[in-house]
Amino acid sequence: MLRVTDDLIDAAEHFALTLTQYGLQRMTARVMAALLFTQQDTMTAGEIGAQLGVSSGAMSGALKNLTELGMIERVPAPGSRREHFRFRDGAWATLMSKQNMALTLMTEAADTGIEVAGQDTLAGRRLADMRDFYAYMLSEMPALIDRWSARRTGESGSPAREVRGSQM
Amino acid sequence: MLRVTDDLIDAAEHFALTLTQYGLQRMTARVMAALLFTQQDTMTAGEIGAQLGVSSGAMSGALKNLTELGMIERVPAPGSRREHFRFRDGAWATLMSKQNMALTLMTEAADTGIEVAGQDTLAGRRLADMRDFYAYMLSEMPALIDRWSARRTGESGSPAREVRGSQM
DNA sequence: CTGAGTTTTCAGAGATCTGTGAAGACTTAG
DNA sequence: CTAAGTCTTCACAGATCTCTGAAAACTCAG
Repeated sequence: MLRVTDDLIDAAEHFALTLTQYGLQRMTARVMAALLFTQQDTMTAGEIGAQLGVSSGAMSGALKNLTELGMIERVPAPGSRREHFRFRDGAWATLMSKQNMALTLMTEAADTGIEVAGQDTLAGRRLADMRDFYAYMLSEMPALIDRWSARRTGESGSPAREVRGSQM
Repeated sequence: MLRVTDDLIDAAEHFALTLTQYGLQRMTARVMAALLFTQQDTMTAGEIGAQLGVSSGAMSGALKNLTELGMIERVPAPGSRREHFRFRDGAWATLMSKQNMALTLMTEAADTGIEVAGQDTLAGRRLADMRDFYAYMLSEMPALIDRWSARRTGESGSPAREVRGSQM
C-alpha cells in the first residue's frame, strides 16, 4: 500500500491543472500543489524539482512567486545549505485578501471612467453601477475574512501546528 | 470639446489592459470595456470592431464569451439584420457569482486530497484547513451578493433602466 | 424564394509565454 | 578564508495562444 504517495501526487497534479484554468501559471500551480499535498512538513527546492521533473531555474521562479504571494514560506534549515519551504498557515485567507486588491482596481477604474464620461450620461450611470458594486464588495470582504480568522484561532480544535503571527 | 469620446476610449483601453492581468483574455477584455464605456445604449459587432480595429472573427469569439459569461446580452434589433449588444444590468453580481464556482472546485479538490492522504496525516490536516476555508467562503458569498441585489432593487434611486429578471 | 447583409468557423501566421541549461552569484561548513 | 553546494539569472528554443482573412453558413427584407 505504498502507492498512496503516487495517488497523492496524481491528485496534486490534477489540482494544479485546475488552478491553471483560473489564471495561475502552470509551474507556480504545480509547485504550490506539491507543497500542499506532501506528507512532509517541508520540502526543498531539489525535492520538488525532482518530483515534478523540472529544472532548478523553473523552481526558483515559482518559489519566488509563491513566497511573494504569501502562500509559502522559507524555513531556516539548520546545518544544511538547502532552503526548506512549507505551506504557510493561513495561506488561503492571505490569498483571498490579495485578490481583494482587484476589487480596489475595479472601483478606481470605474471612478476614472465616471470622471471622463460625466456623471449624468449613459456611460456614467453604467460605470456608477459598477463602482457601487465593487465598493460594496470592498467594504464587506475584509470583515468576512476577519470573521474566519477569528473563528479559526478561537476554536481550540486541533492545534496541529502553532499559529504563527503576521497573518497579513 | 468633442474629445470626450476619445478620452473615454482611452480610459476603456486602459481598463481592458488591467483586466487582462487578472486572467481575462485580451480581446474579451477590450470588447467588454468598449460596451462598458460607450455612451450609446447598445453597439453592433461592426461598431465595436471598427473602434478597436480588429477583425470580425475576433469579435465573434469575444462576444460569444461575454454572452456566456452573462456580462452582455444580445438585443433584438428591429428592422436590421445586425445584432446589437449591450452591457447587462446586474452583470457584476453575475460575474462574482460565476467566480464562486472556483470556490466549489477548491473545496472539492481539498476533499479528494483528504480522501487519498488520510484524515490524520500531515497532508490531510493541511487540506482540511483548505477545505474549511473554502467551505466557509462558499457559505457566505451568495448571501453577500444577495444582500447587494436586494439593496439595489430595493432603493428607489435612479431607475435608469428597468431591472430585468433572471439575475443568474 | 432569393440574395444582400451579417455572423461564424477555421487554418495558418505571428506574437507571446514558459521552461531549459549553463554561467555566475551567493552562502556557509570546515 | 576556501571551496563545495545551492540558488538565481538569463538568452534561447519550443510550445502555446491569439488574431486575421477568407470561405461557409445563416438570416431576414422584399
